[in-house]
Amino acid sequence: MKHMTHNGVEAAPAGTAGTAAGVSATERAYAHVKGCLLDGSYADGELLSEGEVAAALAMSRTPVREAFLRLQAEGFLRLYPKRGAWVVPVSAAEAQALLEARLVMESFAIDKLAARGRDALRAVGADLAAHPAAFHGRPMDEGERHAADRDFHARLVAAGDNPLISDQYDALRDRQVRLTAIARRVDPDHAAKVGDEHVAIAAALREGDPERAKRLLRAHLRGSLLRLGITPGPLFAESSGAAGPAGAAGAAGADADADATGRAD
Amino acid sequence: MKHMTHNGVEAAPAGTAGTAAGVSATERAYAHVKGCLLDGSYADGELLSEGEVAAALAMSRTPVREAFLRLQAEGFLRLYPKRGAWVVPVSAAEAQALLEARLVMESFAIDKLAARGRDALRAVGADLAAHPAAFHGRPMDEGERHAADRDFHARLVAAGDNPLISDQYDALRDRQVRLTAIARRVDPDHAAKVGDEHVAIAAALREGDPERAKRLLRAHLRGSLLRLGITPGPLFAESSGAAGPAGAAGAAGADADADATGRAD
DNA sequence: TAGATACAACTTGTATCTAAGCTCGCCGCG
DNA sequence: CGCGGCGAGCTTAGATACAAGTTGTATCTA
Repeated sequence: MKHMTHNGVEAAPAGTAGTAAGVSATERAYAHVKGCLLDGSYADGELLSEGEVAAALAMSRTPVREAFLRLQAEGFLRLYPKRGAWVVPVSAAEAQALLEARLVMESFAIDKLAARGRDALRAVGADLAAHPAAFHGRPMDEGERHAADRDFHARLVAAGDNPLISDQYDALRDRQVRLTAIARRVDPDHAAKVGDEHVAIAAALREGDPERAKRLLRAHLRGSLLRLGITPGPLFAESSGAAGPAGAAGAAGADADADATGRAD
Repeated sequence: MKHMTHNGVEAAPAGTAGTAAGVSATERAYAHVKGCLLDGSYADGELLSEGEVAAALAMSRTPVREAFLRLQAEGFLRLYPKRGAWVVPVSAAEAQALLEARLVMESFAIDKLAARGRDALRAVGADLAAHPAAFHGRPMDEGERHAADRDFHARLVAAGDNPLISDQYDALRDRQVRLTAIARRVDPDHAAKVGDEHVAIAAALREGDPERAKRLLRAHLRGSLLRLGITPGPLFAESSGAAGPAGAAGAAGADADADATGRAD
């Protein structure tokens, strides 16, 4: 099967020119394969071979092998000895797990922020309120919007000030790209909705209300799942849920405003 | 510098015997280097070279290279181009981040369990109550006790039924081994204390009280930090904290029983 | 025709080789 | 005495060669 190359380098003579652009061959191989993985050029369950990819990129098998290894560590591939690299399929179950993990990590950031004091909360809230992903005046194209969305959430997680969690969060976001690339159902006013939700989350933080922020965040991620056509699990329940107020039983009725997200500005 | 080999294979002729025990050379290299990393044979900041390790294990540099790559992905090494593999130092800040991440993931498991219903909670509680790590009648040796402790927590996380989080949790535990191997301050009745805390957590789950379980878990991990001589951050605060009841202000005084851990059986 | 067997094609695993980058110490110069 | 050039010796990056394992298929037998 033939695939488009993913970084423009496209089969340079490579005899003596070798590492054309100064960027390492391993990096090029990684970027190419990951690109194909993310945009769906490599289908679920496909069996890749080092030699095939190496030939397509006009390099030896060594850098491709290293790229495969890295992608296996990231959960995109599974390497079967003497057989090939298997493209791990994405499933509804994985989407659920993915969004759950995101919910946990982003909620952590809010919690830690709250534990650091109201001022920290408000500062981050103000910062996020000014973020492009929380501003929907000017229309953005697909890629731009996606990057902004991703950055918004990355900043939120970064506010948790835990490099381990931030790193793991980044890895999760990469995997999610694969999901959304496959499900590709474009909701026309999806962008506006997401923007509103971002605004609401930032507002809750700025007002020093972490519990509301977490509730809104949960609703936001629930939306992502629904957009993928997947039924949200118990952790995404509208009322209480896990990261919610108290026990399972307890404060009810406080969830009604999860949808009545007061526009912030 | 000479290091002990970590898997008994120790410099087989390897000329024609090649893959001695059927296990791949890459696997052997990985196990050896990780072993040295975990038990402190490789010191913080040390600069390893592929060739050195390859020679010590009587294999070519290729498998060692792959092992290094994998260990970099796991956060143990950092590879500097044309210079060597740098042993990432462990720090108090990392310990804090590590335990924070553990708290988040284990709390997630409890939350999800709770969201699945009281029966699920009680079942896992009963399971954990019967776990070796929650039983302190028979004394265990160091290694045995450590394995039991690790398994106890792994089971708790597994109950969250999220493979992504479970995987990331495992990686964190590996890194923690490195920390504890270095700080090595053996508290004589530490084992008994940890056992009691495990019992208390299991009991809380069995009684269907996720909030108490989370509170006890937080105290448990706070203990780990203190044992490492590190001041617990805001998330490990005795009262409320983040994963706690409601907002920052709210139910107070409910934390007194965090120490009055009623013995389970 | 159904099943077992032998073979061919393809794959990865590992060793080895070449080229190039980085560091550091030596040496000459100001 | 301080400082910049320069080369030796280290390191990895990547290519290639070869050995060994796996699978699909053709063929042979009952």
